[in-house]
Amino acid sequence: MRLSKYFLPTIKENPKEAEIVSHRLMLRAGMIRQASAGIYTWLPMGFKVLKKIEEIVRDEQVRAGAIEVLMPTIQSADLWKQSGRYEDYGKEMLRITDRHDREMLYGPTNEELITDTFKNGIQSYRDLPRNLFHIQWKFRDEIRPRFGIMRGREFLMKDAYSFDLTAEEGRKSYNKMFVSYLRTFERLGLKAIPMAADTGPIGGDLSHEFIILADTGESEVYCHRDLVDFDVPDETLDYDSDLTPIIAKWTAPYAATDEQHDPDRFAREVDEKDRLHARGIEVGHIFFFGSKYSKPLNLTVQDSGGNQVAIESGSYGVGVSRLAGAIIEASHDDNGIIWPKSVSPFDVGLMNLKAGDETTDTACADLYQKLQAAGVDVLYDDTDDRAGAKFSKMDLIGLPWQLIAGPRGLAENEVEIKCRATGERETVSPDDAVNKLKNEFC
RNA sequence: CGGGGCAUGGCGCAGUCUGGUAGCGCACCUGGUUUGGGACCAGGGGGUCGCAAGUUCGAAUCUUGCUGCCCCGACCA
Repeated sequence: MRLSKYFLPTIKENPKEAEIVSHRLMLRAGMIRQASAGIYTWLPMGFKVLKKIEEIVRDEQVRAGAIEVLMPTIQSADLWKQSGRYEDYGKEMLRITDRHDREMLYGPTNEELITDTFKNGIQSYRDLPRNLFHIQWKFRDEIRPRFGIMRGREFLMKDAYSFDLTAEEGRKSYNKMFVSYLRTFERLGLKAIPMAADTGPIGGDLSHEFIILADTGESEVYCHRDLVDFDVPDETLDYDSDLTPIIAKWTAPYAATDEQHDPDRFAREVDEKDRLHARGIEVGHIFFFGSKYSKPLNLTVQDSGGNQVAIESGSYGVGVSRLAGAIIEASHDDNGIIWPKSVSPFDVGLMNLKAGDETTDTACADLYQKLQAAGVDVLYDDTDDRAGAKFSKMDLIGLPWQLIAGPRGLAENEVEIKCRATGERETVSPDDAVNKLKNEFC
C-alpha cells in the first residue's frame, strides 16, 4: 500500500480525551475514531489489526474442535424472559422496541440464543459433545465506558458454547478451551496467565480469567513468577488427548486477581523471590456452568438409558476488540506502538526519505515491488513529507520493520533496516534487505 | 448513578471574571528556500463560539433550561 493513496489520519498531538496509552496511540496512529461514548469507527489500519486478531482467535477455536456459526446482534426478549435474565441484566442491556411494539434487545451475550438454537438441532446424546462459537459485535450499555476500545459499549467478542452429556465430559470441553486460549494469546504475542475467577452473573462453579500483564492494566494481580514463562503447547497438540496434565501444571501455582487474592495463602505458597505483583488486563474468560441455561430452556436429550437429562454447558469468551488495545498496552514505547509480527497491520514500512528524487524513487519502487512479490505486506511512505516526519510517523504506527532508503545511502548502494522493537539498525544492500525481510515473514 | 470538569476552525488551546461582533500554535492551500528524527520565510482558506430561550442598543462572555463528551468511584469481555 502506498501511503499517498491510503487513509491513515495520524495525529501529532495527544487528544485530550484519551488518558491511557492504548487509547492515545490508537487515536494518534489513525486506527480508530470515536463515534459516540464507547462506540468507535475502525479506520483502515485498526480494522486490519482487528481482522488479524480475529483470524488467530478463529484459527485456534477451530483447531480445538469448535464449530463456527454467526448469531444475530438483535435478539428477541422472549428467550431472555425464559432464562430469567431479562430482569437480571438490568440497565446494561440495550432494549429496543420494533414497529410492532415487540421487545427486542441488542445482545450483550448469547447463552440463551445458542441454547435455543442448539436445542432445535439435536436429537439424542449421540449428537454430543459439540462446541459452537461465533465472533460477533455485542453491546453492553456500560454506566461509564472508558479506556477507548478497552471498555467500549460496543465490542467484538468471540464466544463459544460447549454442550456435553455429563459434567465430566463438560470439564473436558472446558479444558480444551483453556488450552486453546493459552495458544491463542501466545500467538498474539501476549503473556496471558489463567487465574481462578469469580463466576459473576453468568453463574457456575468453574471459571478462569485470562489476564495479560501490562503496567497500565486495570486490575491488580498476584501470581507465581513461573507462570510468566511456562511453555504453551505447540500446534501438534492432540486436543482429544488427556489435557489434564497441562491444566494441572497451569493451575498449580498461585495466581489471583485483586478480588480473589488471599495474602496469607500467597505468602505461604510462594517464596518471596517468586512473588509477582503486577497489573493486568482481562482478555478472556471461561465458565463451566452446568445446566444453568439448559434447564430453564428445556435443553435435554435422551441418554443411553432412555432418560431425559439436561445438557451440561460452558461458555468461553475472548474480547477481540479489547485485545487490540491490550496488545498495545503490553507493547509500546515513548515513540508509539510496537506490533507483534502476528497482528501488525503491515509487515514492513518502506520509507522514501526523498520522494521526488529520481534515484530514491526508482530504488524504492523496486524495493516495494520485490517485497510485495515475495508476499511481504508493505506500507510504502512515498509522500513528500520530510524525513523526520516519516521517522516519527513510522515509529508511531509501530510496524515491526522499517526499510529506510535515502539518496545518501543509495549512492553507496545501501539502505537501512530498522527493527522497531529493539531500535537496532543494519546497513545492507537493497537486494540483501529484500532477502532478509522475506525470510522474516515468509 | 454519586463526585469533579470540559464544549471556541481538522487537533491542542487563549479570550468568559470586567458584554462591543473572534485569536494563537499545529495541520491545510500557494510560492520560495530547505531536506536522515514531526523545517524556515512570505502569502492564503476555513469558525451560525454545543443547542434553545432570555436579559441588553449589543452576548463566545451574563441568566435559565437542555444535549454531548472526559476524569475519579461502584460495575463489567
